Amino acid sequence: MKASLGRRGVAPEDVDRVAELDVEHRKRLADREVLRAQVKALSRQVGQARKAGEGGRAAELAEESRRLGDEERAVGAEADRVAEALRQTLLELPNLPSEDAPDGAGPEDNVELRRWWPGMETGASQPEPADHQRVPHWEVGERLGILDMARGARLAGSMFPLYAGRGARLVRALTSLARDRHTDAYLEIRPPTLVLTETMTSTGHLPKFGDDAYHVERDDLWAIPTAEVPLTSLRRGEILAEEELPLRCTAVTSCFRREAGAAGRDTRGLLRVHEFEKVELFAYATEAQAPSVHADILARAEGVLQDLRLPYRVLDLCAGDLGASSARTFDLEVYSPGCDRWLEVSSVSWFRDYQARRANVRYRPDGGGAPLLAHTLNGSGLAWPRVWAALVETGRQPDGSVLLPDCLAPYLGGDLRITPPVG
RNA sequence: GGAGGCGUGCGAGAGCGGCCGAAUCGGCACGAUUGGAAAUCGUGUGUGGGGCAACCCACCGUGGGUUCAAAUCCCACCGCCUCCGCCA
Repeated sequence: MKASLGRRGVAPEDVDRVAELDVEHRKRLADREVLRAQVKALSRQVGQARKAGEGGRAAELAEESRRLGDEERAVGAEADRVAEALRQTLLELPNLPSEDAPDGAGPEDNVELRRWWPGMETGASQPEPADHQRVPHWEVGERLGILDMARGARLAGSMFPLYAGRGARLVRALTSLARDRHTDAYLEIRPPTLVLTETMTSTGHLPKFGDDAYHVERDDLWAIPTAEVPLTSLRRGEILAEEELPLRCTAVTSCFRREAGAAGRDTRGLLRVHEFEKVELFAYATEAQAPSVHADILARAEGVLQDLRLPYRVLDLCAGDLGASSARTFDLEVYSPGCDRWLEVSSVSWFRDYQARRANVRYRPDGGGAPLLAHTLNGSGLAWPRVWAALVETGRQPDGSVLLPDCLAPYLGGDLRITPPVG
């Protein structure tokens, strides 16, 4: 375990500390239980003695019990203190990376598994963007009147985008497209966007990453950074039947991220924003089902990009770059010709039982027996701002208009061309 | 936001401060009965932790308190229901 966590940079002493706290906690609990059992036994005797009319003996026993009770409370308080320290240490410990996740310390060590581009099946080579596509989306968007970052900033500050006209409709169209693609197997959910601290803790977003999230202090609610948060808690505290698994659902929500200290060169236009819409695919599964569910989510996310005719690549995240809760993650990055960069639009992760343990989601095996922790998996399918950016840049024509892919026609009233506003 | 009621096991639903981890009915599982089924009868039927066997401990919305002893009394919070107010 130390070796496994070491792959992602956790110091061995941190693991030792957990073991020490655990041993101490167990010892105190055992001590407490013995005292507790004595108090209970004595209390019973007090009742009997009193009923038998032996008032003196009852008083004696009560006195003895009181003394043990005080002792028990002291030991118990100590046990609680250790338990809390253990809980905090454990909550901040990241998940064990999967054996299959590549070694590495950071993003530079991620492994590119494959690339896709339109026409690849028929042998075409990766397309070289034309000059008219080499215009960043914030310029294209502004000229066409479909993206207004300045007015968005006026309303909410920088990095809160405002889409207008056909730009706004494009976001809606993308959401509809994804919904239609995924609801064959995934139950559509519209969860709350503000959630309890407990809900944020279940996914591993709290306590460690509280600074990344918006917190409504007055009501102690958190704005979700992803629909993964409410979906993971959908069945919190429940024991599912194995036959219900895999339990798959999808949700489209706004996602909020403070991105503290992120302002700068990498944040222009839609590259990084505080609020965005994202379609999430989520599943509870058994350990045996997890790999195929993981593959399904990845295939669905890729399928959307392929429908949209956008070149992308698939990254296998190395142990050092995995999110804290994840055991294995594939990132999908779409190519942005206007920025000449690969932009992350989906992260497809397998959390094993790390989140289910926090959320206390279990299932009863088919043959009966003790409940087992479920596995959770999720992936974006997809996050729209960067897809929007890639679509607008990739589809830009020599005349400055933007031509969108055919799959969106049903959602755009059949009009796939966005032209500059007249006048 | 105001007033009142309620929160117990898979469901319904009892529960006097000690004999309640919890009656009873239903559901479910197994067994008996049957040619098979229904009906009937019997047995079993929560979760977590410790020893990992007998057994012990915790959990009756959550958290505190009173008590020798709390599902049972007190306080706070949360949730649900009803009525009122407000609003889309």
